[in-house]
Amino acid sequence: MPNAPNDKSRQGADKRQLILDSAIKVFADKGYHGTRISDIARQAEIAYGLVYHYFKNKEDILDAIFFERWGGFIEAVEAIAADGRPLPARLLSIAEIILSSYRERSEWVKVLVFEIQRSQRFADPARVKVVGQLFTVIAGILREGQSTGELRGDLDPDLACYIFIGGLDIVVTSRVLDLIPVKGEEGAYYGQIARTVVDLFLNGMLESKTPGALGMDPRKTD
Amino acid sequence: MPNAPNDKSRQGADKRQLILDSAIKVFADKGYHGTRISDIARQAEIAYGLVYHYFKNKEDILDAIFFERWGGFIEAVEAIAADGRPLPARLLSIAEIILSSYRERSEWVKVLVFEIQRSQRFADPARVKVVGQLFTVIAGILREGQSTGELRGDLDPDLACYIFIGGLDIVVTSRVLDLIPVKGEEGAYYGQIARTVVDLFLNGMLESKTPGALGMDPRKTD
Amino acid sequence: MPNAPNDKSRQGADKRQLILDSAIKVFADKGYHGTRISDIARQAEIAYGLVYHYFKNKEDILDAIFFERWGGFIEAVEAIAADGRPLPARLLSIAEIILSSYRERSEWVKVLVFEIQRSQRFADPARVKVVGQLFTVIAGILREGQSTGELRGDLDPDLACYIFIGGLDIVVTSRVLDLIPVKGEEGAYYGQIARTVVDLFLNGMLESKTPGALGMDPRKTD
Amino acid sequence: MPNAPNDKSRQGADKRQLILDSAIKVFADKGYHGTRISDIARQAEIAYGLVYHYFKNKEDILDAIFFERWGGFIEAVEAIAADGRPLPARLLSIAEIILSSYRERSEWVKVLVFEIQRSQRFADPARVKVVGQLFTVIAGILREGQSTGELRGDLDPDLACYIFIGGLDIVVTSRVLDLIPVKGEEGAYYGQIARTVVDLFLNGMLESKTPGALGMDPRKTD
DNA sequence: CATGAATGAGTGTTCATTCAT
DNA sequence: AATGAATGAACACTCATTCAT
Repeated sequence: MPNAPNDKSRQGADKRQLILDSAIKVFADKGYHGTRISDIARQAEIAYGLVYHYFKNKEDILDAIFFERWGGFIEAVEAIAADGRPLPARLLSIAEIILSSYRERSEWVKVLVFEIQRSQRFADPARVKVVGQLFTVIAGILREGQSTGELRGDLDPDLACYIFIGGLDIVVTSRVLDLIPVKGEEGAYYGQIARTVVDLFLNGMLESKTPGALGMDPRKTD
Repeated sequence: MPNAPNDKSRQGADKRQLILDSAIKVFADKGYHGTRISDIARQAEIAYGLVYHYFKNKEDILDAIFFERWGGFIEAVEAIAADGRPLPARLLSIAEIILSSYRERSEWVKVLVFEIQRSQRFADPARVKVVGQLFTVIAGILREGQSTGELRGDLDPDLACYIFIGGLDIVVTSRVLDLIPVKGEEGAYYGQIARTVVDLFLNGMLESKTPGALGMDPRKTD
Repeated sequence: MPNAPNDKSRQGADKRQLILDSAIKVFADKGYHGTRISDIARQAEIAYGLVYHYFKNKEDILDAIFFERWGGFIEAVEAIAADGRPLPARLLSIAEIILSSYRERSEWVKVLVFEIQRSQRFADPARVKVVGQLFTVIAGILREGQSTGELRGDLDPDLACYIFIGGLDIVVTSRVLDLIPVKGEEGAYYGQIARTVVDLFLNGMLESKTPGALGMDPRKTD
Repeated sequence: MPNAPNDKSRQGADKRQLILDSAIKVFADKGYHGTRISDIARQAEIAYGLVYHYFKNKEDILDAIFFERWGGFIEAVEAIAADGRPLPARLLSIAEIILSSYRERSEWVKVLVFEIQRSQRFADPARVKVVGQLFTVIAGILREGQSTGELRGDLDPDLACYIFIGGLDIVVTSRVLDLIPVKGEEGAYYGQIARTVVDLFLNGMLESKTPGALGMDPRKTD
């Protein structure tokens, strides 16, 4: 039965995903350290020890959440970066995808934000490398804009991309923490935020500015 | 010794500070959850149980680090905000103080960044309120700039201040994670980053820009 | 093996009973506060943590000993109270069962006497209610005797039942403390004590009484 | 100043008593094991470490409560035993003094009942001997009654005295536990209980007895 | 006598991980 | 694959006792 999904193997994959989804829910709710394996098993409605058939240990679950889910996200960003549209439109799309991922998968973002990105374990080189892709993609867009003259060339694109992501990041974090109340309809509001961030960022980066407004010389640092 | 500080009362305060400093060191090194009370005691070279004379429990130590050390920082920021200098200079000073506090008290910032700000416990309303002061002060500066016409009035100052802080924040985080290699002398490099952030931010916020470069309407959202 | 008890469920119950029995032994030996969980585990020859699979915490073990073992005892007493024999015979049987339970399950009685009944925790309403059953049953017998005219009606049956139980209780306690040396064969001696208590309770100490009202010979025991 | 109490030494004795009284209060409230030295110090409004000037350790305090306070009690009982009045009157006085001591010094009795008498430590031979005095005195009265023919001679006086004390003891315990509600005025009620116990002890429960042998009216109390 | 800071051994409890079935 | 009983290392917290002042 080549067309029917192999029940057995399918079963296994499903169970694994089930555990992963359950873990995301519980991690988002209680935090990584506050979550017991038994909490995950109960949420997934499976037996205690079965978790250890699919994952080596607790940390392995967090790793899987990170590596397996981040991939899809970064692919989407890379597709946007390469879609040939004008630079502002691409940055806007990236801002929107970052913000909307919170809306659609807020629990995953919570885990990403609190338990992975913002924890010692984020310092793990493998993870740094994976997250670094996001920065690399965006810095690439900026470099491209600088080489075409669309963007001012006197700012370090690596620093600038940090600032772009940082602006979005803190907005997401603040939403997670409920620091920013949603004004109006949620989807529209996130679009508004994305436009604000990109507008602020781009106006700051546009070539037409008179440099030296601050009476200083923020030239590229290398 | 009439000029000596009251030995008894001083003693207690000193020990408490000693424990706090030691805890910051160990928390920064091993993380909150990875730190045992005995680690703190060993670092402070005091007896295990003495920690519990000065702090109710482990979490109480983290609380103390947050509340007692954040105060000094926020006061410095508020002083800058009210010093009457031109807006760009003030933002630059704030950027510098945020960045330099990492340089000078990197362990405290690490704990703040990883263990307090970036953890579930940050969701505690008392803490949110305290951290919110930083946002309030900076948003105040931005509003002031908008009312004098120095800054464009079409962006939400609350969102803008998030972006400003977010840009600095991720730079600090990246330094903590050693994602950004220091280029040149460290002090000078941080000054450079501060100027870059402020320049990018201010150019984006300056009134003289032609709005609508993105073909959208990023007006204030309420 | 269809006739064998369900291995799985049996297994759990057995372990639980094993822990309970071990706890009784160690509590009787070292007292509740002097007993470490590890002592119980060692006595039961099980792993330390397994205790916490079957009991919430240390106090929960004491609770279980009390509630689960008291039940069987009180049922036996209730059966005697309702067996239709003459009142003196029933009181004698109750006295005997109270005394013999010490002989047969002295460790349980020790724990009951020292760690449960005679401790602050005995003040717990749930426990008071359970122990109160013994008083209720005996007071019921006394009321019955008063209504048939067998017993004098001028004494409060509630108080009288306290005195009856109190007399037996202190004898048991004194045996636990080894204050009373056993005179002669142990089983016979307890029978003698039971008869003495019931005789004294029913006939009093005054000389004018006709001895032998119970149809037995409660002579001095040495 | 030979007549003035030595302030210094007086002070010391007072402080010791103060600690003892405070310990009784706290032990009665929280139990021996639940009481911290600091609780006693706080109750006495003295410094923490001062307790250790007057007592070797925590157990020493319990010992002192027992030995120093029991002495006065046993002396009172011995005085009654030897006051030459008729046997029933003496037993009644002893019953009253046992019951009234609860009324007047309920906290001490609580500690005696729960923490000293009813604990493993009561097994200490020194304590057994001291408590044994009470039994010895009462058994002596009973033997005296048997030799004068006032009391039936066929019951073991040692067992009988256990029963007498046991009856009173459980009433006191039940009052401590609030199992017996006070009916009517408290002082009068305890007198009633004392008479009931002594009457029952001397006359028994059987209907055939001539009531009023004690020259009192131990009728049901409600 | 008085103080309370300092000490550190002791122990209840949790929970990730293993394993027999 | 599935189960959940079994294991035991790890650690926060308590508190009796000591000691410097």
